[in-house]
Amino acid sequence: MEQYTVKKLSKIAGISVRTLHHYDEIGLLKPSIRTDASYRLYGHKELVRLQQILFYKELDFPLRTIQELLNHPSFDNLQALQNHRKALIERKNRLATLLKTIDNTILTLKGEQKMLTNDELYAGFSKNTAQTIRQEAIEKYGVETVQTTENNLRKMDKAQFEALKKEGEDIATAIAQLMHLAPSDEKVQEQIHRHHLHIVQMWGGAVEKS
Amino acid sequence: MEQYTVKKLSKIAGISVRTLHHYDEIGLLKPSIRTDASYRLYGHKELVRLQQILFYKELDFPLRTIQELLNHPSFDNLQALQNHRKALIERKNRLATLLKTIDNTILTLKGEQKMLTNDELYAGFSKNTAQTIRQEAIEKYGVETVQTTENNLRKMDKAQFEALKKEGEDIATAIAQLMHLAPSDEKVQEQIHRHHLHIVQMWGGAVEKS
DNA sequence: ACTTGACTCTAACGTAACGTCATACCCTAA
DNA sequence: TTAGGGTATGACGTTACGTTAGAGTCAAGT
Repeated sequence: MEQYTVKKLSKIAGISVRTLHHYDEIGLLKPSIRTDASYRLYGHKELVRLQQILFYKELDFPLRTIQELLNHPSFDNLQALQNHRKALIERKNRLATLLKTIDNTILTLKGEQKMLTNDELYAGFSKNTAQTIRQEAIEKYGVETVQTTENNLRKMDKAQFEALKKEGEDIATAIAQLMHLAPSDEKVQEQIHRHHLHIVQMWGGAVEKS
Repeated sequence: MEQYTVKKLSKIAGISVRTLHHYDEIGLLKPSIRTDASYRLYGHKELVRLQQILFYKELDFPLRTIQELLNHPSFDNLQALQNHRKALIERKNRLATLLKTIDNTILTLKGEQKMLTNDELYAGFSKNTAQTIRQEAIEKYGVETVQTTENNLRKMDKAQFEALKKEGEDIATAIAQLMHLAPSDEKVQEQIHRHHLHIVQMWGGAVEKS
């Protein structure tokens, strides 16, 4: 029978000894044995329970809820998960709002002058997703990069811009179609190769122009 | 000269009286006057400062940081904003991971195999363009091929479908972002290569499943 | 057997930003 | 004057531990 001291278990689980003490205190995870010197010893069963605890913890469940979940397996944990999912989504939305606000503030602070409105710049995409795309681009590459790129795009003449935009749309459409083509078809590979070439060519051109 | 009692100010700002007490305690926002009976009275200046406090608070800045920002306007608040932005993005990414995990768990718990309607099948695309895409696919590859493909997609379990759909969305998004990245950046080539791989892998998996 | 060094124990304060009593004073209108 | 607010100062509660602090325990080397 395996026995784990607090330190061993803490290392296995990647948590602190204090955390184990805490879990013991609140009755979330008690050691299977206490030695004469009051040392905590955990067995395999406790290790498994700890894994479950950490799983729910990863999902940001409060410890009390975890306790209830583990003590009442009959309780509707599916429902609990779904409820929790809602909360997470709300947080996510809030975060998105915060990011927008902060980015706008940064932009304002920098006092950038726009030649084209962003609406025009993103005209190729449905209005509702344009901001999302831009926002995600900002998150990935940073505000400056996106701004720089936007300015570069603005410098191109209109014909080029239109061509570029159309290419983008075509590719998007083609990919969508790929999703339906799929199985048992070498056309797929063919399409992929074509898209690959298209993209390379397209951006090769853009690079030259910058 | 306007004077605001704690309650008045709290209503204006939409916070609690206790919060004002707290801000006073920690020296974040002190009343301009204390009456003989120790009543707190705030003036216009304090109201403005409170607005600023709440602004940064909305952005999830800790109060101490807000204090430093407001006490040292010379301090680089642009830098502070950008730093904070990073933190927010990390949180957001973490949330995204949590959501994926929880969704997978839910799907596992449900263990359900669902028949999907065409609407769901095309859920990744704006409703008005879904039919267009399908129609174009039919024109290019024929009715049978498209229907067969659709049926193959229907046979997949929901989790797989979701993953597949998300991949498609990611790719589309990435391409859109490429449009902004563009010039003088080898990230472009890198991305293209990644997308290429993604697509191949995605459809390789789908093929095996059919 | 003795000494170390590593490990463990309990107790208790600290953290962030207030919420929530509890107790008591202040103010104004009828 | 009295009632019905408004206000003030404590001070404990909250979440999930981190962080000393003081003291006992265990295994290994001498």
